[in-house]
Amino acid sequence: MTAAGARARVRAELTREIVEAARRQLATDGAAGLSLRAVARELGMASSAVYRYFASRDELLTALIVDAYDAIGAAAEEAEAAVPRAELRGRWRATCRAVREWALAHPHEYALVYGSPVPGYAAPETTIEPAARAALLLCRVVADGVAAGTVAPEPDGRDPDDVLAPGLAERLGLPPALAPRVVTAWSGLYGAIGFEVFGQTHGVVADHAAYFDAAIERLADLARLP
Amino acid sequence: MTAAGARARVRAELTREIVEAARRQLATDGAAGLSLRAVARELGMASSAVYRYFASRDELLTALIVDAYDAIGAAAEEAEAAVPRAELRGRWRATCRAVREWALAHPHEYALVYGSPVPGYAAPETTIEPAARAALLLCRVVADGVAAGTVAPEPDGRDPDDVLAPGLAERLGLPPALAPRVVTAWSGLYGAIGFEVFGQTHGVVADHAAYFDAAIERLADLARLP
DNA sequence: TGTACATCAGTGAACGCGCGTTCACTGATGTAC
DNA sequence: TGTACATCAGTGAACGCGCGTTCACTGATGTAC
Repeated sequence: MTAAGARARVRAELTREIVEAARRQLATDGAAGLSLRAVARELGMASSAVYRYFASRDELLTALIVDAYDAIGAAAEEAEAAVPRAELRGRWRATCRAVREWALAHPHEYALVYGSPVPGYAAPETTIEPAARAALLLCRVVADGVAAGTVAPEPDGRDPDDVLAPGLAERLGLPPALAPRVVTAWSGLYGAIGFEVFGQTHGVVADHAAYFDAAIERLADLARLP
Repeated sequence: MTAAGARARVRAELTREIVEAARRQLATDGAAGLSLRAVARELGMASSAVYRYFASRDELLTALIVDAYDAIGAAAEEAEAAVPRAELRGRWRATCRAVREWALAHPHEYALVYGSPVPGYAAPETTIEPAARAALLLCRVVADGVAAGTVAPEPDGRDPDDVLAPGLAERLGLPPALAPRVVTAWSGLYGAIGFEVFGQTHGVVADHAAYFDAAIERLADLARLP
């Protein structure tokens, strides 16, 4: 058992080393340039040896995607948890800023999960749950406001209540007419970060951090945060 | 002169054919899969012959990018022009919907210009002006509202007026405190479309068209359109 | 505890493929006198 | 109008490269009696 345990541990470690070498390669060459052979080269092993750990290039890609989603989620959760529960805007800000900072520090990994899909690659279901972590935080901030009575849908009924997946709003603790606003705010956050990371704001925005701070306040307005 | 003109015409035509074959390839394989050799194959010519028309793969990519930006801009301009000038929201809606529809019809081309940057490729300055066409439309809608007196910055001064490139707001006819809002709305539009085109709303949004219509109303609110 | 066997990790060669780019070349098309 | 020359488009072979994946193999590490 100890022997088998040791073997398993070594195996887990090498698996991690492979993923990390792949991540480094991703950081310099982007997702399209990720190659099993280059990973093997960096680790000083035969390219065929990698197949003992990952059945294909796509499986390695999946591991990277799951890791990236998890890293974004963890960064956001940590930042958000540091803010007192009652400060809704503060929690919102902390979450948004953490995602932006992670994206700026890991642009290629961010592109891997939120940029154009890798052609010929279909993300398996394993990626769905980690992908939702950061978005769930924003939902929870708004839901806490709803529970506390400081956040409510618009009274004049301009917002549709039937455009999202059935039952989703309820599961998130959000009034159905409010949930689409949170989705729009979330995709707006993604848009603001994507614009900056992918270089679309070149020549438009001068002070990116200050601009971003203003943008997420407007998105918080949009989600009807007080 | 007639002879030289004919030669030039033939040349222009083949150039166009090359770009169109490349666009077709882009549509099926994505930007990373675009290859000069495959383009030449589709056109039944030697791969080396393409070099008479484009000095490198990157030059061909640039042509595709400029074309895509121009197509988005043209689609948006046409839709926007059909709405009476005084209907600001209508013009805003028409612009946003035209961009979304173009993106859904040409997902890979949309990804080429608004998705992750192609690794190793740096877009030349030629792409800047066509890239701005659709965004300029939104700015003009808001600027027209400002000129007509129906749109104004928030009076309480929550919006920064010094985060964009100096002089940009003035050039767009926008009050400096209003311009960042328009940028945020524009990047929000890009986020909403990107989420849909790149498949991030899978399992979240059920009725994409209706959701999008609601989202762009919220973004119009954000830009302070009446 | 010792030995026979099974499992596993890693090797290195090979398959078959596609890529971007260069180069010397052949004809055809245009130009100048 | 006719001819000598220059320009141009397109060819096909080649260079050198990297890729994902397979396969028979060698040792080393574990397991069962």
